[in-house]
Parts: sequence; structure tokens; C-alpha cells
Amino acid sequence: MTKYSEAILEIINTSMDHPTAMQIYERLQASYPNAVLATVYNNLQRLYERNLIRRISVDGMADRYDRNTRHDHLVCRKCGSLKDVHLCDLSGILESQVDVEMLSYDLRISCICPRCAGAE
Amino acid sequence: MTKYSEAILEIINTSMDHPTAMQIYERLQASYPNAVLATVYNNLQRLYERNLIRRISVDGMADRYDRNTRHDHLVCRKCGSLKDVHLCDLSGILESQVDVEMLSYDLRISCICPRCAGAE
DNA sequence: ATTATTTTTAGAATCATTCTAAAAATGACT
DNA sequence: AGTCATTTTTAGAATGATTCTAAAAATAAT
Repeated sequence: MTKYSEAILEIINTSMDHPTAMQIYERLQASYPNAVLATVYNNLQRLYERNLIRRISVDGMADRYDRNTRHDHLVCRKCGSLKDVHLCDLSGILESQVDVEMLSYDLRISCICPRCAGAE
Repeated sequence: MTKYSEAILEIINTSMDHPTAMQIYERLQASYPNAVLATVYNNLQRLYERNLIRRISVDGMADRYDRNTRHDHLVCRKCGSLKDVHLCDLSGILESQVDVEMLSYDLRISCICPRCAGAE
């Protein structure tokens, strides 16, 4: 764990808003003004491979990063915004239905967020 | 529904391999050799908005498209390959736990595909 | 038929992300 | 504390999927 890894992991673990690489980069500037965007990407990739963070890809938008805690997401079908939601753990149910080793699962519920619903 | 919409929807509905826009474009060439890639993107976008097809974004790869039937996916954590899997319908369970209108849900099970598991 | 709307086209533009190669930092082992 | 190997950082270029633009064509509406 280098200082950048630590700092980036910390940012993700304390952010509630599913930041993009760019947003993480901006937040990192506060403590490391000389860090470079490529470093953020490098570290995000490594943290992801080590399974320390989650990555959420929604079409058309930059990937977003999230703490690796058990929770699910509401995804707005219009604007792509994410919201955490804590549903029951489905691991057991799913594991019994799948014949490969399940590393994790990702559940996204598609909906229209209040903001988009309001803007009709 | 224009001829391109129809043809592209048909391609997606009869493809079992989660094709990318480029692959759909290539397959479309068989019946419409003059069609253009932008047309494929335009139509994919429209079909998606009309909820006639599914779109699957996995980080780092081109989006893939899929029939809009109830099924879930195994996603290889290494190579990103997709495989259909038919798990029980969770709509009921989920709907009761969420306080917004659920349009649909997307469940991905992360695993290592046989090919990647073999290549150690 | 005329007008309005939607779709297609070609190519440029965008933009997130990855790549490259060199420099720096770190770690391992004497 | 010195050498060698490995990992990380850096700057900037390159990539590549997707979107945008503006004009032409097709389609639908009146």
C-alpha cells in the first residue's frame, strides 16, 4: 500500500457519492497537489483487482467507484445517478442456483430518480 | 420501426452472444451492406430507450446488447465475458424493499469463466 | 402536394481510459 | 548503505467507443 493507494482508498471509503476517477483525482489534490490523473487510474485499477473497492459502469458515463460493502444500487434510467440501497443479502439464494464459484454479485435496480421524475 | 430498427432488433433477438455495436454492425452488413455504424448506434439508443433491448456496460469494454427477456448474467472478472443464467425472478422480493417504482433490475454475478480459470 | 418530423449519413469531435517509456520510489538481500 | 529487482509514478501521446454536427433522405401528417 503506497501513500497514493491509501489516500485513494480512504477517499472512496469516506465518499458517499460514488465518485468518478476525475472526482477522486480532484479530492486527492487536497492532500497531494502534485499527484497526476494517471496515478489515480493506476491505483483504482489495482484497488479494484485486489477487491478493495467496487467499480460501477453505467453506459455513456465515466466509471464510478464505491466502497466494497454489501449494498445495492438504484440507477436512474434517465440521468444515470446512483443511490445506495440496502437489500437483503442474496448470496445464499444465488449461490445455490449457480454452478460456478461466485465471487460477488452486483444488483442494480433501474428506476427514475426524484429529480428526473420532477422534471417532466 | 424503420427497416434498420427492425433488422437490428432482429439481430439482437437472435444473437446469443451479447454482441457489441460493432458486431451488430457487421451482422447488419449481410442484409444492408450500405448501412453505417452511426445508424447502428442511433438505433441501439432508440431501441434501448423504448425498452426493447438491454444494454450491458462492463468497464473497459464496449457496451453489449441483449434481448430483453428475464435472465441474469455471469460476468468473468478477468476477461469480461458474459454468460446467461436463469435465476428465479426477484422482482417481488425487491419491489417490497424499495420505495420507488422499479422499472427493472439487473443482476450480475461475478466469477472466473472456465477459460480464464484454465489459463493459470 | 406541402410541411413537419424522424432517420440516415459522413466525418469530425469528444472524452474516459490505457499505453509508453523514462524516472523515481520502494523492497530485498548482502 | 549498496546493488539489483520490482513496483509505482509521471507526462504526454494514443486509443477507441461513442456522440455530435449539419446536411440529405426518408417518412409521416395535414
